Amino acid sequence: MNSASVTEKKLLHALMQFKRLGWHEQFIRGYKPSEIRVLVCIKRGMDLGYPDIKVSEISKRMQVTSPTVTQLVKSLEAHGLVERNNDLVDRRSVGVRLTEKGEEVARQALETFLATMSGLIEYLGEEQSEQFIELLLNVSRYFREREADMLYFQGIGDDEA
Amino acid sequence: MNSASVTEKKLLHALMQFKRLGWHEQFIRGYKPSEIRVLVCIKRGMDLGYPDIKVSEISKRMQVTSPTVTQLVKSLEAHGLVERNNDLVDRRSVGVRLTEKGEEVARQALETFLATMSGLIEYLGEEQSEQFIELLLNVSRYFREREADMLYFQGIGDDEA
DNA sequence: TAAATTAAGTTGACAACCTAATTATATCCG
DNA sequence: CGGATATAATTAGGTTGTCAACTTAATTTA
Repeated sequence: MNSASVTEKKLLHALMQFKRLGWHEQFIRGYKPSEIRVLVCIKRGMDLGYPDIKVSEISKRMQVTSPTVTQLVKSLEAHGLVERNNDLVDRRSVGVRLTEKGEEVARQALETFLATMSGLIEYLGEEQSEQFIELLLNVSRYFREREADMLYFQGIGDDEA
Repeated sequence: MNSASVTEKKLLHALMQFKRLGWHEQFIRGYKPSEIRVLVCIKRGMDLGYPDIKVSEISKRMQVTSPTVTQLVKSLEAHGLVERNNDLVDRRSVGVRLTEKGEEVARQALETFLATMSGLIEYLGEEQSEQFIELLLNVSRYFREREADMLYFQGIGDDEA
């Protein structure tokens, strides 16, 4: 085999290494990572001037299904980090917003994340960081495009017993 | 806020995008991704001249606990992709090896992966691919180093090989 | 207004892990 | 030798994150 094959294997290896990082997101004040992600998602909307966010909107932004969001929001509500309020215009909708406590947790989480990013940027250097960002987005694009193709293969069921 | 903060946010975003790629590893002939990974892991050993591999060895290489491996192997065995055989020297050990069918599935999976890698390399270009590999490994290193710090907070005692 | 669509929630499942405890050996050392 | 200790694998049970299938309620559209 030629050098291309070597690069392929190195790439596969590097990707596996990377993918298997739990990338540090466990824990944070006793809340589950997915909860934190919802919190931060809501906070981002809030910072842009939309304190209330719909479940469907969270779902879209986080790229998970709405049942998933419903569950997470329920749990966050139980912890007193968010509150729901019915939308008066469209009564199917539910507005989710952070409580003060939720905002605090979100703020802290975001800070922690950004500090980690900041550390990484320092570690890599500014230039390499920019490059890394671009490459990550490129690669994401590649996989996303290809994924559509792969679903066709899914139905090829040659199963046994 | 200076420009660093912008880079941090972009980086966070890019990482999230990337992380949330199921990176195409679902399914494959009806077998679970984790099963496939075990298969490929065993095959790699086989190609290096070690057809039998111990559970603990798989565990180490895949960086998952041995109960996890046991389960996966059990499932693979049920599908007729691997077989166990008792080690005669150390009777606590179990040697796992691919059946012919297992080898075929592993071969195909590896081929598919490498083709995907090959496509990606083409997509990025050789030079950028190399850069990407290096950056991934660097970043993995960064997170791993930092994770060690974070584990103190959690109490998740885990050692490396 | 009936039909279609959309928003959210409920239920039940599953993948991919983990920890703790258990069983069977193996090894080491007084 | 024989007990203490270490190691390999397994069993049992739990957690997280996610989804598909379905329901209910409300809204839009033909």
